[in-house]
Amino acid sequence: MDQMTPGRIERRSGVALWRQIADQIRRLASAGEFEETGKLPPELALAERFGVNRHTVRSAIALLVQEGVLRSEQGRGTFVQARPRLSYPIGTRTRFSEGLASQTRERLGILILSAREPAGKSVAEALGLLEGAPVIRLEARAEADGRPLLRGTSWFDATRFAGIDDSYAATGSITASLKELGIEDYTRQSTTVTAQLADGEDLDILRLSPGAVVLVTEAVDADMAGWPIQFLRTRFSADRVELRIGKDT
Amino acid sequence: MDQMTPGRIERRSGVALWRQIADQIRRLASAGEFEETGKLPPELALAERFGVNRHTVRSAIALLVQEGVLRSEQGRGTFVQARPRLSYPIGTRTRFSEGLASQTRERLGILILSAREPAGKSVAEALGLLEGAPVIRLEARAEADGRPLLRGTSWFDATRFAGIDDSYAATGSITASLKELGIEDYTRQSTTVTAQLADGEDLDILRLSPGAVVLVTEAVDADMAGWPIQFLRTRFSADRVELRIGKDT
DNA sequence: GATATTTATCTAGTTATATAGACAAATAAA
DNA sequence: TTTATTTGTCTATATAACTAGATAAATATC
Repeated sequence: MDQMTPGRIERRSGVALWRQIADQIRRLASAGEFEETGKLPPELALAERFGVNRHTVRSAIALLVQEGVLRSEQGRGTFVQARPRLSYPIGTRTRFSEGLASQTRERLGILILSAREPAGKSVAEALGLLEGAPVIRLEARAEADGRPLLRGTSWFDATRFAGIDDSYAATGSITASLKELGIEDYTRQSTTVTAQLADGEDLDILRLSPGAVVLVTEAVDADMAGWPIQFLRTRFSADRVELRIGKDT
Repeated sequence: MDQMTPGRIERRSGVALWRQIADQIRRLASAGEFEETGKLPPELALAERFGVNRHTVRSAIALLVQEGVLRSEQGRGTFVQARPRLSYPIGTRTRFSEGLASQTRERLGILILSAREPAGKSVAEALGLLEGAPVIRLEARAEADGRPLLRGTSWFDATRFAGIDDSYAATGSITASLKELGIEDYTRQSTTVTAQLADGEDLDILRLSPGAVVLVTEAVDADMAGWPIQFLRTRFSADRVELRIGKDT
């Protein structure tokens, strides 16, 4: 793992020391730092390494135990619960559900909400509609291994794709719903990736704690004639996924 | 901007309220929330909206003023300093320096460090070398508009590309240095994107404050024969950039 | 000029974070 | 069994973060 960043901690930064330490341990664990033994150094050693009191380290560990990242056993030590990052392909042939199926037992397309609304500025631009034109918005959540992985919002031209909300509710698949509406195939036009701190809704829906990071993608899918079909905004729990841009994914 | 997330704040989360509020205001501002007037609501209104004391809002604003995101004027209000996100293209023809040149006056390739070292596991795998084979590591920083934008670390086969460190120090360009070594053209093989909280080195080099988010890309470039040339890991200040994956960038 | 609005600066009191030390309880090692 | 190691729990104290209220200083509005 090249060189491990030494545990440096900033005081009076607005982020509690126990949280900074929790974030570091989470990162170190997912980078394989404790792979050999499978367990963390003892609390006193960690406290010394981070330059804080043992109780502060304990607060950090308590959070990670609650998150399921660690498991503490009195007298034995604190162990890492192995959970590798899922790799999520992004490319011209990406489907909402294809990417991860092979990596985990997942349940996709849990529909949270569907609504018909006037297109906002960014949505209208992406779909090639006039601002205010009717669009259908679908909000869905995907889980992997029983924990929320991402939440996705997609917008469709309500005129062209009337009924896609009902269809999606029934099938749980965008591809299947589009097929019912006569779209045999479609392709990704462009994708934009940003990263932010999780907002309030993210914390709720993805069951994260404040300070967590989300990867945000915005993408446009088009039919084979090049017409935009759907505008898709997906928010991934950054701890759990990586996005892979390959030559032919 | 669709529906604005209401300002929800988590108490005793390990993240100080003023920092949570600062993060939200930063996000709202970059999403164009205050575009009409160009200024924030008065401190008392914000305090009510977030359900905190006015002093807490003031702490948040103080940070953002220091970051250059806001500007306060006594008696007038607090104004948003417009700084749109830079768009960074990722694709098979991406160059380290091509992407942003048109968007800003930037100074690229500030070499921080060059070293010759044995290849670690991930580097060896990416470059198709044996673990422990000699590689050259270059660490560089890029700035835009006088502020650090990203830091990049690249690894090269030290046998094939001996002297690239000196060449890069002189030219400040990977492409130019490779040309000197007989590589006329190269192409991106794959890219992986993740996001994390900034670590200690990020805070230093990118001049961020704790709780900031970084976008991390790992990529492999190959020559026209398909042989890997360089393994590149780049850490972007997530507040300042978006990554764009297009059809032909 | 008078008034309302808004940011700047104080003081004081409360709650959350962090430190320090001691000892109990479970496990591992000698 | 004895000893060392490691996590769990308790008390006490200091520091940072937050709340509450008052007043000053600058700007905008009438």
